[in-house]
Amino acid sequence: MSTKPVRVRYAPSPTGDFHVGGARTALFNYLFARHNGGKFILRIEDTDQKRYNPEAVEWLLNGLRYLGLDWDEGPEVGGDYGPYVQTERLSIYRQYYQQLLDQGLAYRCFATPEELEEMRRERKPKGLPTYDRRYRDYDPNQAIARADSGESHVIRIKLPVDGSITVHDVIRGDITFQNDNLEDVIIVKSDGIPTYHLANVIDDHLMDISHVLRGDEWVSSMPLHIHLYNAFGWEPPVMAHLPVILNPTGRGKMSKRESRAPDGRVLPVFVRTFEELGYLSDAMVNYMALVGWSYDDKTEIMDREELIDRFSLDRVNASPASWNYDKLDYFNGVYLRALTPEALTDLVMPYLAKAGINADRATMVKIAPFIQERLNVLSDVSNWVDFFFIDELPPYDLNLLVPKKMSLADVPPILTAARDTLAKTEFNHDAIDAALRQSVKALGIKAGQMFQPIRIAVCGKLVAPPLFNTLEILGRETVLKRLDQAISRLEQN
RNA sequence: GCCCCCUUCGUCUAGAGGACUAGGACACCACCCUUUCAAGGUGGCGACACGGGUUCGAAUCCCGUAGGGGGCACCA
Repeated sequence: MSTKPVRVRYAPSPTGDFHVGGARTALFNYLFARHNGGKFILRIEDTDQKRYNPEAVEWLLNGLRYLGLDWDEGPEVGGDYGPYVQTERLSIYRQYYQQLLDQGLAYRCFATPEELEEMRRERKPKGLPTYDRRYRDYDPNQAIARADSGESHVIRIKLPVDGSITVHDVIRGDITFQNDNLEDVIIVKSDGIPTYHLANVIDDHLMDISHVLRGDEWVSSMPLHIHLYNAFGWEPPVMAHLPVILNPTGRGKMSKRESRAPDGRVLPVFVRTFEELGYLSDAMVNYMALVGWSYDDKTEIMDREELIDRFSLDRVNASPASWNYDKLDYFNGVYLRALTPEALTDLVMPYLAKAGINADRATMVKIAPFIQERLNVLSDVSNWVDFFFIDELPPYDLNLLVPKKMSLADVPPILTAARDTLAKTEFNHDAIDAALRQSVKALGIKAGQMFQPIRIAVCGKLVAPPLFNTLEILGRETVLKRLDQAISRLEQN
């Protein structure tokens, strides 16, 4: 176990959108760093220039900021170990692979893509690694001559061909691999740019990375990486491979693309989609921390400080965990309900604007307490409050006005009675409550049989915030107008 | 096909040989509260993959089987 100061890194490749799986890896690195008073470093692994996507860096940085995972070193903040973008470190890599070449620990390979394809066809069905090591013992001088003449080639690592290697993972323990199953992988591509394997080993060493916390998809390259550390004579960092995130069904790795559930709702997988839908940063962080990690047998709701305080690698699970959208919604609801009406209003205003609703902030603050316990995601807000901010209700189905066990003809007298009552009563929650109940009594009907038609007439929908508060906030004028409209629509029907 | 990893309620998990009649959370169901929907409260349904060992004793340790996942690129 390393006793060096804790320095961990999140090192994504900017090729696509910032996926929640990557975010979880970043979060664990962040929590581990903060828990141990260490540094959280961000490094951009852009050695794949073919798949490079400049937008991806923006998505990544914005995503990390949204989640509040501030990095101590990396793009935009700098640091003593820079540069933090791999394509800016090409000259550094060169001296290291040259060293390997000089020591005979790596070699040039001139096999063409066609040759490789043929090897693959031949060897793969036999369960053998693709490359047959045909240039492993090629004469170095001849290789240099061919390289100097400009012939395209790659550089491969020369790995042991027999024996075995045992590597250690903090989460999984010792893992043994037979060396003859390993391949002399490419460490420098024909364009002169190192592959991930080489660059990540050199950078982790040079950046004094103490612990590598990365996705589970890397366990099979662990022996390769350890061999590389050994070739350089470096001490490898402590390794920990985090469990993959599975689909909600528990079957298969979590989707790389967003889709829709059978009920039509979007199933986000990118961080910015979660943000757009209105998941709170704290809720996301809290929920994600629990995908693959747990604190004890009952504590689940934890704020950032608590998470940092309690996080430890020995409570990270080795088995894959599936993503549960329902549980995330529940967490978001918990954090939403903890907000003050003012804070909720601030969060919700942009969503209303985006939905084309011209909401007045003061009114929204009044409404906030009543939608707070009904909201799961911020983007839902317009469905709950739109009728407060529009002049004319969109047409609704008149049948909605009809309460249980009644018919259309029963409705006008009820609404008229409600209208007359509301025209006289003082316009606040308690007075409305008392007056309406008295009117209900006078008509000899059930409370719901009057409240339901009022709700539809005033809100235009079946499900809405509590009625008396709604009426109070809406104000007498609007309420009476909408009741009158309902009544006249019924009469024209 | 080959290599590696994993296996407790539908899902996330607690459990590190006796404290297990296996605990919590989400979801689901019922009831309470209630003007709708929620929120909240109470209760319920629901799991140690299977087969062998080891042991006085196994969810916990070992082996095998099955299932799941990851990897086998001039991608990371």
